[in-house]
Amino acid sequence: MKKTIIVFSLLILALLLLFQFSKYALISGNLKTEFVIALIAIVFFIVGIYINKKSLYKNALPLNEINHKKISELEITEREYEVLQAISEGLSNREIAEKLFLSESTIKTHVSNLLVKLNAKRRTQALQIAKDYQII
Amino acid sequence: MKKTIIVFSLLILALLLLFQFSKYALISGNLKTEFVIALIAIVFFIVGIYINKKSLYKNALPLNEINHKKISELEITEREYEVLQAISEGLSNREIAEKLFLSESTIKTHVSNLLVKLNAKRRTQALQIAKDYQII
DNA sequence: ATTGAAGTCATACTAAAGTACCAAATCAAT
DNA sequence: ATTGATTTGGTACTTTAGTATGACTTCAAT
Repeated sequence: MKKTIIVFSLLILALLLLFQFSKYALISGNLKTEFVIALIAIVFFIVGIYINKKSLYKNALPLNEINHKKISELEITEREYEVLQAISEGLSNREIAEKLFLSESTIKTHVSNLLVKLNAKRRTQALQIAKDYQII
Repeated sequence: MKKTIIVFSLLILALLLLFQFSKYALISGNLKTEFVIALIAIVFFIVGIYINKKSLYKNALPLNEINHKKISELEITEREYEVLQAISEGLSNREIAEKLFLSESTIKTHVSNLLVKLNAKRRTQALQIAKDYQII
C-alpha cells in the first residue's frame, strides 16, 4: 500500500513536469507541436498499459493456488498428500509404491484413508473432489 | 483477424483526426494548451488500457479452452469423448453406463479404446494425458 | 513413562477396471 | 447397394483397486 502511494506521487509529479515542459516548449517555439503531442501520447499510452497490467495481474487472475488450509481441514497427512499427487499423475498403486519406496500395501492404506477423508468412492472421484477443493 | 484490422484502422484514423484538430485548435487559439494536452493524454491513456486488456486476456490467460483439433487428431469419437468426460467426473463404469443409458460392457469397450488412443494404462493416466492435451 | 497420531506392512477378501475376441446394428458417403 | 466407421453388447478372463482388520514402529507432546 505504501509502495502504491509513492509510485503514484512520483507519477503525478512527473506528469506535472511534463505539462510544464510542454507548455514552455510550445511557447518558446523550440519544439514542433507534433513532437510534443506525440511525446505526451506515448507517455500516457505507456502509463495506461503499466497501470492496467498491475491491476489485472493483482485482481483478475486467481492463479489456481493450492488451498493448504483445506488440506489440513480435511486432516490429510503428508504421506497421504504425496499419494494423492501421485494418483493425479495417473500412477497405479504399484507405481506409487516404487516411487515412494514403500510397499503396495502401504499405498492401499493411504489411498483408502484418502477416499474416506475426501468422501470419495474411487480414486478418480477423489481427483475430481480434490480439484474442486483446489488442493491439487 | 479481420476485426482486429478494422479496429486498428479506425483507431489510427481517429488519432490522425485528433492530431489535426489539436494543431488547428492551438494555432487558432480557440482552446487552451492545457486542455488540448489533457485531452490527448486521456485519450492515449484509455487506448493504452484498452489495448493492454485485450492482449492480456488473449495471451497471458491460457483460459483452458478445449483443443478440438487434438480430439480429432487422436481419432476420439463422440461417444468415447462423452465417456472420457464422465471419467473426469469421477464416475465408475456402471455409473457412466446408467448416465448414458448403455450397458457396462459398452462403457468398457469405449474406455479400452480411449486408453489405446490416449496411450494410457489406466483411466487416471488417461485423465492426466487428456488434461495435458487440453481436451478436457 | 504414557498416550496418540502418523506411518508402515501383511493377509484375506470383494469389487471394479481392463483385455481379448466376437457379433450385430446403424448410418453416412460413395 | 456396398463399404467403412461408429456404436452397442456379450463372454471369459486377468489385473488392479479398494475394504477390513490387525500388528508393529516412531516420535512428539503431556
